Amino acid sequence: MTNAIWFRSDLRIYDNPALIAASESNDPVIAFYFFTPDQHRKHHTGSVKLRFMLENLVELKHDLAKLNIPLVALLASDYGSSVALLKKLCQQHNVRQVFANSEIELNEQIRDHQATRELDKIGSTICFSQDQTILSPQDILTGASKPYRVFTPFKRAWIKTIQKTGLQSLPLPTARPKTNAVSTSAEEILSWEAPVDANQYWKPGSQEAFRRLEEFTATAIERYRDERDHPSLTATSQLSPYLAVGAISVRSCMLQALLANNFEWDSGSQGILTWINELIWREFYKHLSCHYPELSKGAAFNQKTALIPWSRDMEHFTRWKEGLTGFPLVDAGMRQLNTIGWMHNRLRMVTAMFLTKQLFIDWHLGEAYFMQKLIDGDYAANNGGWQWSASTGADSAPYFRVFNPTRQAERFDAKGDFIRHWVPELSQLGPKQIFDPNPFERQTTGYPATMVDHRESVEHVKQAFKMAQAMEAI
DNA sequence: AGCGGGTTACA
DNA sequence: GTAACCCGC
Repeated sequence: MTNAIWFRSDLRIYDNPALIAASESNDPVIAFYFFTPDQHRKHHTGSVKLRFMLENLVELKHDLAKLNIPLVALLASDYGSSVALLKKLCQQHNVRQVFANSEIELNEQIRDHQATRELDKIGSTICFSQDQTILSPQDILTGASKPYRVFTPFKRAWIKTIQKTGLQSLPLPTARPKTNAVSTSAEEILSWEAPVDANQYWKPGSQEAFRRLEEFTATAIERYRDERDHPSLTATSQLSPYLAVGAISVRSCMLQALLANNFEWDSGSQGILTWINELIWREFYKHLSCHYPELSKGAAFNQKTALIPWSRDMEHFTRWKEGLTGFPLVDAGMRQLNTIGWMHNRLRMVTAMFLTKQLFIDWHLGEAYFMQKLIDGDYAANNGGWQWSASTGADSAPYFRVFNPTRQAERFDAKGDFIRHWVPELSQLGPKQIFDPNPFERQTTGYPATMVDHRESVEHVKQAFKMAQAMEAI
């Protein structure tokens, strides 16, 4: 008898619940993977992340080989055909039990139900483990057994629960008995998606992820609270791409941070506690997408905001995408995203709020564009972040809280270093001019005029939200 | 994880 | 003048 592990967004052998479950008996194990680019593109995932997934898959293949687990990877179009291929492979390799880590998103859940039904027809079973979050969405509910909709009480409950259950990572499985199955070649895997320029900035693999985690928790994490909002510093972990493809587990990250803080949840290093807080935000958003599947279909979390008449000005949208808004920090952030497939979190908030509150463009457009460009594109975190900025979300920014991009630059890029790097046409401007060049400086550097007036935009957005609230009351 | 306008309390 | 605080949006 042979067991199979079906890899999806958990491309690692370390701390992998499904892999451990598949390795409990002494049976050999085969790994399956189905690359479904058409499906991912429907979810707006772009080339940078798709290529990164494949590069990580190749790393995984090498790691699996050390455990005598061959990786059979196939190209499929969508989830439906991946289920058909799974069934076929199970018959071909005489697999009775498939193990996989469950995923929270709606189409992924539907796929997994289909897989369960289809495998049942051939007498095979599929067994799911919990992996995407440290605690299951069912474990963190209010006294009335409802999901938390506000972060702070969620966090309180989350920490109380983890203190009860404890936190452990899983061991590596021992090497499996050998099988005859043949691994798919790295060349074939990499032929499914060509690299784009942004991929050169991100080395794939679990080893690289752990290296980054160890380096971060040994040094920068102590300064994380004070420096994380300054995009010119390397003050964040930059682990999100690895979490998004599952090259590292969030459990490993949390454990490493806790270890550095002597297993304290509420005292010790402020830097570490702030980073842990961000990991719990990640749990919060993933739990919400699980509890509210309509979010996956584009619903606003706050129903009242569904009536807001967002702008569809495509010319404005294009200027935002290309980093030509005339607001230096906004443009710097967008150009960073377009170039390296990643944007500093402070700038994700600044650029998202600029699109939604100053250009008044539908947050769904920004959400899709981020997914298209981000190497760390994660549905729950991205949707949560966009709805936070647009003030349509759970525990989001109040609608009247609108970042002033010029002030944000003065506060978080005080020397203008980040702007100078990403908006090189402004690099020669002085320390004051860099934040808001005058018309002459804009003309001579070829930098565009500001496309909107901050104060007017803020007035407009406030009126629109008030109107939507009034409509709701009727 | 706001902004901007106002008031107060000082130099 | 201006820093510190307060408040409504």
